[in-house]
Amino acid sequence: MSNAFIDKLNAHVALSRDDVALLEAECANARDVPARHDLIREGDPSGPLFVILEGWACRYQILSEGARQITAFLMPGDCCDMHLGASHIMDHNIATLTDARVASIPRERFGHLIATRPILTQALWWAQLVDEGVLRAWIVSMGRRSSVERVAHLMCELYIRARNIGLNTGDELELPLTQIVLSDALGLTYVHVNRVLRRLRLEGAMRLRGGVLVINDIVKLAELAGFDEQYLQRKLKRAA
Amino acid sequence: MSNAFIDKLNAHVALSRDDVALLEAECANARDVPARHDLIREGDPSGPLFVILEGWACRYQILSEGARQITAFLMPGDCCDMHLGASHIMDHNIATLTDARVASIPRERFGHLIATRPILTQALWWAQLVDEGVLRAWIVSMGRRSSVERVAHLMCELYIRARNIGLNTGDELELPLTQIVLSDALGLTYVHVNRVLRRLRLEGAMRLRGGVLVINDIVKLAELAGFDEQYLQRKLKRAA
DNA sequence: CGCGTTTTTGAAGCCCCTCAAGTGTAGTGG
DNA sequence: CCACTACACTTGAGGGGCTTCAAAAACGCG
Repeated sequence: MSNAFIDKLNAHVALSRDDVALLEAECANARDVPARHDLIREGDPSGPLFVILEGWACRYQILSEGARQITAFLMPGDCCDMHLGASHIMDHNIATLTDARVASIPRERFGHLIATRPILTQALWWAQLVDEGVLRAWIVSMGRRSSVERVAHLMCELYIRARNIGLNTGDELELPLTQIVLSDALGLTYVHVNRVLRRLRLEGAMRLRGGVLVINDIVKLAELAGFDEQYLQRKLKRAA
Repeated sequence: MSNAFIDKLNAHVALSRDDVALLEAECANARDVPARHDLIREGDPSGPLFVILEGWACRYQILSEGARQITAFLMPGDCCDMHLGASHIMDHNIATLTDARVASIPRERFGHLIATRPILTQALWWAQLVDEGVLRAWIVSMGRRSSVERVAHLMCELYIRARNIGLNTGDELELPLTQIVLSDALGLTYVHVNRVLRRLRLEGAMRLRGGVLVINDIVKLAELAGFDEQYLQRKLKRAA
């Protein structure tokens, strides 16, 4: 049984057998969580660290007027809220988007790992920096890219991230995101996301239908997005 | 001579005398950097870790069409790019906004600190998480807040962050950000930022003039911003 | 089939952008 | 002391991209 979390860390930093065994032990308690289920709610004290082993999830915040903003998509291998030390009050929610398999590591165990396993710490720190890079890319998109560029850029990001963990089959990818979810991530309305997707389809760049993303022309898509290969390779493809 | 970096970490995690001494030694090489000077450029291999001791800086990215997006403001105590392990290619720039005093810690030294000082690691990890929280808040702003809310929210964030490190004098704060810089951070045009600032001034919430921010009515400003006190306390006011 | 959710399409409107010009405000040098 | 320059700030008019409102079509699932 492969472990997406370990695979992801291992792809960047060569973990020792001991480190791998420790992580496997921590993930042994993984449980199944249905779709659309909150793992963490805003206002809760921070509990254990969650690791997504299968399925998709997202971070989001709800504003007073009811608007929702998704701030991250989580896929297998990603983990949430690596808090250390004293408990915090969560300032956002995390919910599954699909049925998922989720492991939870108690905070004390996590603190112990950080204090005693330098290589593992390095791997986790790297994962944290990658996530931060993605957040910055989102800010750039929302601040300075048009709706078409923004949608195309997100599709590039998700496609490459998914490909890096072997979720794709050729140019196809199971992408279980409704247009409503996409619009909440992109800061657009779902009506407009729909129109943008139509344009991308008509231009022959990509198609998203029935939860399946088909990349027809990755070069054209990346051009439309103003997608930076550099950022890709460094952040997401590195396997040395 | 106080050290903003140590003060900031110490405010959250009680550092030992040894830890403080180590950090002081690392910061001994601090140098003065003029305003509008790049500390790090996109495409560079990651060098040392920079710590801002005095002055302001920002992270930013330039898009192909020349548009600029600022992804973070850095003030005294903040540090940039805590990379561990192998060198990375930077995917963004960091530049001073004012004359600044900057210390640099070689990456190997940093890695050594992380591997040997658990409490210090915990403090640095916390700082990293705080920065991530700010990034998420920016995404929420850009995605779902109007221009007035967005400007007000940023002013709240900067005012509270500055107050936490004692940069304010009562309701006043030296804020060396031109309207052009603000617009590049907010994803707006400087023309529109100007109009929004006028509205905030006329409504009696705040005034920004000649590099000085005056908060006339913090309650009204926070209301206009939809500013979350919780987020404040957790991320920015915590002093225990 | 029947129901809820998602997707699609149309029409009208507003928020913010673009373009343009004019007004400070420092700093520099004659 | 004033001309000159550079830069930031301010204001106006018009346009466009995305939103809002509305409703129909398609899909998935008991």
